[in-house]
Amino acid sequence: MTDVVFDHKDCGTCPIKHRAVCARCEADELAELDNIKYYRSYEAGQPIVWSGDRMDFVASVVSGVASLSQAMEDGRTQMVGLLLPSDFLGRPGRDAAPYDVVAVSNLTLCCFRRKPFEKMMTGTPHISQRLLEMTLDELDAAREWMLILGRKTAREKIASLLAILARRESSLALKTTEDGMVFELPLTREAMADYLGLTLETVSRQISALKREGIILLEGKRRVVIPDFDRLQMETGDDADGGIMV
Amino acid sequence: MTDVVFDHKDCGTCPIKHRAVCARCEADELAELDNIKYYRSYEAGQPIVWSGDRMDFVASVVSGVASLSQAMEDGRTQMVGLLLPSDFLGRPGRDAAPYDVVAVSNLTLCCFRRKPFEKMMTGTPHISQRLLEMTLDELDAAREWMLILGRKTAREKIASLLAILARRESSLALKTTEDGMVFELPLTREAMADYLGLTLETVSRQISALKREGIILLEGKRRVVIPDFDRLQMETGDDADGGIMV
DNA sequence: TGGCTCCCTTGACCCAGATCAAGAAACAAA
DNA sequence: TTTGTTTCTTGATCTGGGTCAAGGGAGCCA
Repeated sequence: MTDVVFDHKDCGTCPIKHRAVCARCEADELAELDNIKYYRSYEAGQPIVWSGDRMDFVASVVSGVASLSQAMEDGRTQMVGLLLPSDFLGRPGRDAAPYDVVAVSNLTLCCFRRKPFEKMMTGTPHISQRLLEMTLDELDAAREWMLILGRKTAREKIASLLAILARRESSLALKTTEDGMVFELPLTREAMADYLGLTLETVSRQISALKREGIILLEGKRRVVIPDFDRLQMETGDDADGGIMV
Repeated sequence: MTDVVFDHKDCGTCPIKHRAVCARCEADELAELDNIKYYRSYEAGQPIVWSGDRMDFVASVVSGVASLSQAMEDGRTQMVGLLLPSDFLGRPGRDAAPYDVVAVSNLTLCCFRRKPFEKMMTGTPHISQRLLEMTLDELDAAREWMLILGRKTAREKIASLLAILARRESSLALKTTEDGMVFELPLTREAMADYLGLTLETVSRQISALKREGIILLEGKRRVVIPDFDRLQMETGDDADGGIMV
């Protein structure tokens, strides 16, 4: 397991300090947060909370990927949130989790005890301002996702997901060589299907098709190379610069 | 046109004062808001802003219904937000609208000039706290909607939409007589199709089927009677008490 | 080194919902 | 009253993606 273990429990060297809920906090505010925080790691596939469970913390994703999903009794499942590093998990003021939360890959959370976090929020506009901003961004992402779910074809859905992942990775450590973008797919075919409202067979077929046509290359099952991002973008059905304008 | 014209420009008698962004404001804060607000009305079908337009205001829906939608170049359209009275329109800190906004029914907005509203937000936690809360609620609603779009059958989609509308109306002036719930459908078949990721023909067929089976009754095309809400709820595919737990 | 267990791929077939097409009903304007 | 116009309904047909089924490959551990 090639795992980057996050072992500096210190905000100063935290990899997500510029994008997380605490991004706007001053030194004294960080010190206060420090008193109520603890780190917790999960292995790929591990459940974090089940829908309906009591949740006594909120958290920032430090590294790895987590998913929020809703399940129907008959087993149909829809992913409704994909949390990448710096994303926020949980809702201040709510006792029970409304979704199943699962570690998709190996995952480290920076958890804050909920009650003190809530108390702190009322007195620390830097936190609630940042949280509002992040929540509005998530709402925009959810709305882009709704277009994907409601109106796009299977091929467009796959292309859109790959473009979203490539774009988000590219804001971190993405190799954008002359050979194109390269990134590691953090999701299984099944998780992609749950994200896109498809079956895993359809996901597999569409990925094969994109590969056959040279729009993507696969190194193994998970490493994706995108030789020409614009070409991929065209397959998403979105207009040129694609997606949401901010 | 049986229209309730909103003509009291006074917060004291405002019908949405308990649920809107301004719900937590004190008298002096309301007075300050009053300086930057104005009312504006639209007729059913009128566009409010197009995606990409500059938007110099944010607003609360006072009465009527508005929709946010995303369109693809080839004409496919997905509704991504349905704004009912007390809902908030616009995003502080953003210049251009990312969606098309349309008045679905006759509509009255309480608009705030954006720049002064933003300025005021930084100094008025009552506003930003309430906005955060509303945004988190909207995010939950968006996620419930994602399950509908991604995994439900056409029949379940229609039943879910009717249940959502009935539930939201019931928190306002809904007749819940012994004959069941009665409410006015604020959406055309086409708008329902855009909401649910279906075609209008499928919407029409499924509504006819629910009517044929006595799960709903129609008085005209738009007035819906739900004789047994639990029966409708069963058709949504959700578990008993249906939907999101808070 | 063989047999697990995941995860992924591919084929054959089928069906829910899309598409195409024709009208009916409601309402407004003339 | 007629004539549009918009909205809705229903029928006939087609098809994208689901379902069912079989097998392949990679990693693990006994």
